[in-house]
Amino acid sequence: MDASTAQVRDEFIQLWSRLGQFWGIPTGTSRVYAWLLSRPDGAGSDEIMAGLRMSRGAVSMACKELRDWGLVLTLQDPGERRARHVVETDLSTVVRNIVRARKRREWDPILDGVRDWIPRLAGDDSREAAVLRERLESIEACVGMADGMAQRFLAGGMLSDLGLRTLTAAARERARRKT
Amino acid sequence: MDASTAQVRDEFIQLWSRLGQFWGIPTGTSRVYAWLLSRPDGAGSDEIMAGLRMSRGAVSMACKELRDWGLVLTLQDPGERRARHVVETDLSTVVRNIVRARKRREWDPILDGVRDWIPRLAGDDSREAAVLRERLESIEACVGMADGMAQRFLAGGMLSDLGLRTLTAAARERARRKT
DNA sequence: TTAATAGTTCAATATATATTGAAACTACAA
DNA sequence: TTGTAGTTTCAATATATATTGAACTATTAA
Repeated sequence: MDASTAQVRDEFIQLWSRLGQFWGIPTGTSRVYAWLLSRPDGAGSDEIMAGLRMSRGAVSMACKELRDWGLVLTLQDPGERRARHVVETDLSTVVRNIVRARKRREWDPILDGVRDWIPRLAGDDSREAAVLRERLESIEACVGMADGMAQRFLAGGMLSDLGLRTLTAAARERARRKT
Repeated sequence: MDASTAQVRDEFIQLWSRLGQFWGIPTGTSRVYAWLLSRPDGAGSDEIMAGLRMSRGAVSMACKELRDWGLVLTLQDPGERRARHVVETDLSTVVRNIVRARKRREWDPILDGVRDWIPRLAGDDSREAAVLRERLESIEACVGMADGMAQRFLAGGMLSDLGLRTLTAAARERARRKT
């Protein structure tokens, strides 16, 4: 890896960790993920520690989090003591895992909530209650729609339907033209 | 508004502010939003302060944030000193605003980044550089696809195409059956 | 003009979150 | 069994983020 490649990798790690904050991911976790993306065969904990100047504990926590999200696999090679952390490279698996996790954490509680609350407002015929009920119904409709799309996506292979291969090829082509 | 309606409202506010954290929204901001959803004609700052026990400054900040996201309108009634904060009720506008804001903040920087970086990796023919390039290309493909969908959504009226009205009606029907 | 009311901003502070490092744990080898 | 290398956990600490409240601005009424 030459100097300019290392430079690109560092910029990538910085952007990724900045955006990770938007997505609710701890900085250390997204840094480790971005760094691992630049490693063809993954890396052991010691290499990550050295590469990112993080403590052993922080690396361990970050890798655990990434395993939970299905973004990283921690492999034990036969006859080898130290574990190897590798990124999951199947992009459709990655996207699927993220959608599943976010759905569970962020949408399902809303649907559970509104479906419980709406009937409980029925006894109250004040204007305020009517408006609140109407708005909760809108939320249910909207989130329910997103939820339906997510379920269909998780069940079938929406990504491949949409032609991920073609898109990757197009990106490669664009890059070739630029150089 | 009777007691059980108030109870529902409080549970809703609590859930909404908890989820707001996932979405990167300050607790106070999502509390104000949830509270305003229960007010048919909006409310002045003083009412919000009293209803949620927040300081004047905090309410002002929260409303400003909500205005930036296009979720709340702050109206000045003629001949009235105090402003009225009302929620934007057109759901398709709300969703559109959120998609637009997140796209700008979360995806556009990635696309800008990878489209700058991929060509810069071309000079390095090491295996590491090749793998990093390949992975950045995957990211571009994936984010690019999402971006295309978002653009089409922002341009046209995807929500109405998908039959939001029908869904709202269905939700109302489900509620009726439950009671 | 002044007093009063509402709204905004921002530095100080309170609160919550992430990171560390030491200790506990695990698996293996001598 | 004991020693060793590697990993995980968690309480303590460091860091970042949200909230407040006092000072400031704008607007209206007296």
